[in-house]
Amino acid sequence: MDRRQQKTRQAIFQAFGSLLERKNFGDITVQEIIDEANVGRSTFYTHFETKDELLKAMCTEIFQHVFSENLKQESNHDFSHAGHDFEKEITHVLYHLQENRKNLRGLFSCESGDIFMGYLKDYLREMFLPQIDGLHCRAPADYVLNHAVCSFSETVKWWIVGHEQYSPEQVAEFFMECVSYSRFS
Amino acid sequence: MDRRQQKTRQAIFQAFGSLLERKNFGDITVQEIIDEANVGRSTFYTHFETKDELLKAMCTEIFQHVFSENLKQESNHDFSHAGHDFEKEITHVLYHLQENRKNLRGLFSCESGDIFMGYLKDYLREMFLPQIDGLHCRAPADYVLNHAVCSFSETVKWWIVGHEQYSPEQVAEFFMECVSYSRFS
DNA sequence: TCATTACAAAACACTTTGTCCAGTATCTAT
DNA sequence: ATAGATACTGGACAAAGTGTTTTGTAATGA
Repeated sequence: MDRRQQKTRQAIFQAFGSLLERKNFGDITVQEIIDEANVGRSTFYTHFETKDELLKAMCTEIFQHVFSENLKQESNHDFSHAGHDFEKEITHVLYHLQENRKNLRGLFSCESGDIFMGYLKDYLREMFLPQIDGLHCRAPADYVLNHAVCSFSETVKWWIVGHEQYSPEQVAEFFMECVSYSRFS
Repeated sequence: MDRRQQKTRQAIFQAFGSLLERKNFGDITVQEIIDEANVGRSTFYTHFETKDELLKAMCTEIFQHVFSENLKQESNHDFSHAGHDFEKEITHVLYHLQENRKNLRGLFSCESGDIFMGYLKDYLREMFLPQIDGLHCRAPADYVLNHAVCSFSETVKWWIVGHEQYSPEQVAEFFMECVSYSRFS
């Protein structure tokens, strides 16, 4: 890949991330992004079709970094005996997320949070599915999975945006204490 | 209040609600709203400062209807012995939400969901606070309250958008089964 | 070094926004 | 019923943003 492309792409990502810390996604204009990144208007549009595509690309890049190592590792684990390994797995994800917290804060707050959370949930769904599948309870599996995914993603948001004094281990413990399906058998 | 104002306000609300069923909040233009509502451009701006204010006003109106009766009733209850009354309270709210499901579907899906969820959470926070306050657990009350509010609001979303085959009682049961703080003592 | 590719800068038509005004219809109070 | 206040219409308006296109320049890789 051309070095020029890499440099431009990085500049746009960084400018966008910086802007996200200051203002809402919806209030950010393409003009502001290219001013901040110091690239031409047409250059932006050769890289990204729209502003939403830029956000999407940024989310993908972050999550690939956070979950790539993690998901590989997961496939080697056996979660059928539940409980403790699940907490470890969660802690592991929290550590990875913490590394990216600078960008995450911007992505969580404001409108973009919706889109960002959507992506986070997609990854979490994949991660939680095998864990939830074995449970038997009265609520439909569909619901329990959604509940787990939403509870955890909101936990991450709560942690990243304003409660970073807690360690990943503590947050994982808080989460496990509040959900009962971790002890369904 | 002038009947003309009421009529216009209602027309705009209805047009907006109708549009929300078809497309994202961000993709709806003021032009489309006033075309659908059949009111003049300047009329719109005398009623609502921006498109966001319209959404806000609509949310407020719906929630006042859903929670007004409910919150009054709550203050007469004693929740200190927990558990069952809480489930009843939740069921009650679900019934009220179900009545507004036509509008809610539009408000939940799409970008506006963020804003809408924000308002829903504000009301839920108020409702859950006395319930959560008496619990003692290792997680900070701050976290548990947030967890309850987010879990429940996401449950409502899951229900309204695509799982309306379940009754309010069933949904309340699903929720109570998945959260453990309902049994903290 | 030479063809290729990425970029800058500026101009472009187009859409949306929010404001403003003159004229018309509709309310409320007397 | 009438008068005065108030709400609406319709149109025009500047301002801002979008996405495309073009022409020329600079960097890249073979």
